[in-house]
Amino acid sequence: MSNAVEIPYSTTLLVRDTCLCLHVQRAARALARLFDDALRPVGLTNGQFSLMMSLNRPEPPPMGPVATLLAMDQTTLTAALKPLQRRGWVDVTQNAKDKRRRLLSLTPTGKAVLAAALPIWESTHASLGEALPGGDLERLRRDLQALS
Amino acid sequence: MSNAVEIPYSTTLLVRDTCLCLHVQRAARALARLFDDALRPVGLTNGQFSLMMSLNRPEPPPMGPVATLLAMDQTTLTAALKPLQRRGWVDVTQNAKDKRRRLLSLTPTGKAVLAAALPIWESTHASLGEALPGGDLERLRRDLQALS
DNA sequence: TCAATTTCTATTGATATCAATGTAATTAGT
DNA sequence: ACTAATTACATTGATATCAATAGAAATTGA
Repeated sequence: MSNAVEIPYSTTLLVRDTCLCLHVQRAARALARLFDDALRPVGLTNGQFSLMMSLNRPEPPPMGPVATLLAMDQTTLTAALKPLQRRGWVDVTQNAKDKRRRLLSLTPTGKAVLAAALPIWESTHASLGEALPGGDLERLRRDLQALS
Repeated sequence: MSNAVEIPYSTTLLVRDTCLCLHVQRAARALARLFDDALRPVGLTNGQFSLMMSLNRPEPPPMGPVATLLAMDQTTLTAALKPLQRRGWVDVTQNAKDKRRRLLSLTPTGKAVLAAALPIWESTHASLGEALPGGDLERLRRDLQALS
């Protein structure tokens, strides 16, 4: 005859206030919406912008390192590439030296889209600086990097 | 006869290093995996844990405020509740006073699951403190809150 | 060389996320 | 009371996310 297992409301409030995972997820959703809204005119989401920007390199990278850079699962990257390929913004080709590898590159159209998105990113990102006091931005980035 | 639109590689590196949206998404994915792994034995994801914890209140809340608290779209909350209802961990009932509203509450089983998850959350969250120096945690939370 | 292992990516299934849209219930204005 | 506007939520369609699994290619060990 045990009572039902109950967590006190005070514990709930403590978890809500302190849980870093929750705070990061919340911020992630809020920032995603902010950048998604801003980038919508050029047809990109925040994730697609970050992905395409990471492909703007002298040498087309394979998938593994890109997934690591974005801290995402490799299967997520595979899926994320699909709509970009379909629109002709990203090319996925096989590496002749190692046929397991796919080389990811921006098409000319993709580069143009990315170039159109850049000023939007700049202004949106600048507006964030106003939400946070001065040097806090750099500090916040370091803290976040320590977590991923 | 214009050249193809190109963004210099140096700009790419700058965006990668400074984009707060990217850094937050990266940290969000990394923390999600960390908590998902830890909570897997009790059958919860980090998001489900946060959602259920937010429902542990004296009075069952309607959906709107919960969505706001979690900084998620209301349609996302509707979808997130589905698997929890199916497992019998969350009850969704109609408010008699205002039939538009749904009242969200944990079932006894749901409360037991949440209670089982709590020590896992505590130890996982404590391990985060080691990744970040002491007061940095509190500071980081404040910075994240300013963004959402 | 050949088998075992490792590396790199794709597929499947489940959940997460949001925009656009629709619907029912309530409230406000008259 | 009746219409118009608002509020609260659900549905649909597209993309995002990851675990589990599978497959193909390269590497290693004998």
